[in-house]
Amino acid sequence: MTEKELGLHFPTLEKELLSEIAKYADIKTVREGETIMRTGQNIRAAILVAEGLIKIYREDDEGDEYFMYYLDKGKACAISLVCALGLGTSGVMAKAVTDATILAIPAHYVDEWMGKYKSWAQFAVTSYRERFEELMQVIDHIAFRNMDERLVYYLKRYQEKLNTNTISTSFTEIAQELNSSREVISRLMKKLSEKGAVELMGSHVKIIDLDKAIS
Amino acid sequence: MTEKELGLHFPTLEKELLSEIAKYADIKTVREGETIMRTGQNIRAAILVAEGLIKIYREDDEGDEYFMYYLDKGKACAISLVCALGLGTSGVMAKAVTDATILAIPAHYVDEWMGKYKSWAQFAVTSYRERFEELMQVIDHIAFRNMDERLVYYLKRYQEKLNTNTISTSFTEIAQELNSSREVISRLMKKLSEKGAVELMGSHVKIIDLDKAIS
DNA sequence: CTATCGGTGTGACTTGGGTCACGTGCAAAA
DNA sequence: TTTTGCACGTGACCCAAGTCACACCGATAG
Repeated sequence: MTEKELGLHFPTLEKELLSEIAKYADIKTVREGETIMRTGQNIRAAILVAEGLIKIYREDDEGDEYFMYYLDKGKACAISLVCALGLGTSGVMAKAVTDATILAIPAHYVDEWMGKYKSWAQFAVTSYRERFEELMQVIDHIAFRNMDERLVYYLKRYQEKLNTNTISTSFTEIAQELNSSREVISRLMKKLSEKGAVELMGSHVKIIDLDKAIS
Repeated sequence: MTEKELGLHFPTLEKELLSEIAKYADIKTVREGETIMRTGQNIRAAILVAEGLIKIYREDDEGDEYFMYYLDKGKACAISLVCALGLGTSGVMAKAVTDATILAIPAHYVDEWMGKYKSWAQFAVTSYRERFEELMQVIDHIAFRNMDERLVYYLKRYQEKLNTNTISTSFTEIAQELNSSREVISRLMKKLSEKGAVELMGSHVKIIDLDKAIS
């Protein structure tokens, strides 16, 4: 990947940094559905997303999972950034939602650039804040809201990040990501369609207007 | 506060940095129960805890709250660190659990030191990671566990951080922090005492052995 | 001494949502 | 065409937990 291309994805980073990234980053392409990082895995590189969409979710020992957030192009995995610096292990799973190309920055450079490039430090901190903020939103939803609102929140993020009104994820999978059950999602979707927020088209769901779901 | 004293609380920071902190940090003492930061407040300084214990919790518009974690001496509020760098607003509430002394580092220095002192950058990153990790634990508990386990987790952290086996917080307050209700906590506490994990002494609770709560 | 107030204990009831047991529809494989 | 396998729909049921109502207890104020 050229410095120019990188600049398009990461506009805040300075020229010299981009060329270092171009030189030292390990570029990987991953297929839709491929797992990029798993819980407990050792991290020795920071992950930046150049193209595509990655989802980050939490998985516990019994296989229950909970969706946390998406990373799209131009974003970095905050966890990998910080783990790369501190030599930790991942606490989350990362999976490609679409085909994607990612940059793996060896820990050494993650560290070196912190002092060397202002824009890198800024980028890291911003990544951190955004993810932190999002994580707190997630907590709000699990702690304070019922499944119906959580489902709407899920759909909203899906719509935004995948930039589509068509949900092609199966109810079974949505249920998993919200740590609920298929039947519950099915019932709630029906309610949403009755309110005119979505339209159920058998194999997939079409989002009409999620704001209609309020009440 | 002298450089020597600071060194005791923040052993990983280098000498020169400590003396800068001593010079530029705004030292505040806060009383037990005092609110240090509120949701939506603008942050223009990073908060380090030199002495005492601070609790960080999330509060939504309807006044519901959810406890996230404690910060004790030698720790920094990751949110303030990151907000100070990025000029953001707080997404959380911070309240003193005991009398405490805190250091407010003006945003300018937070930023400057990132490039200047390796130990500062390290300290910041470590703060992030620890808080992030803790936040994910919280998500695990709300998403995957029932109230009884969440209560035990709450008590465990209380015991550890306040370094005591005596819970002097009222059930009403515990209920609030777990976004539950007093009655529920009361019933669960009874169960815990039946299992021999705690002993109910009217006005307060004595922790015997929280591991007995398992099952 | 009594009133008041904050905190706790407890039974009765309600409800969100998880589980079970089926049934349907559709698409790819045989 | 038939079979096999998913994914979805739905009613019946159950349980954790939230809510309501009310009683009790100890401390402090008057």
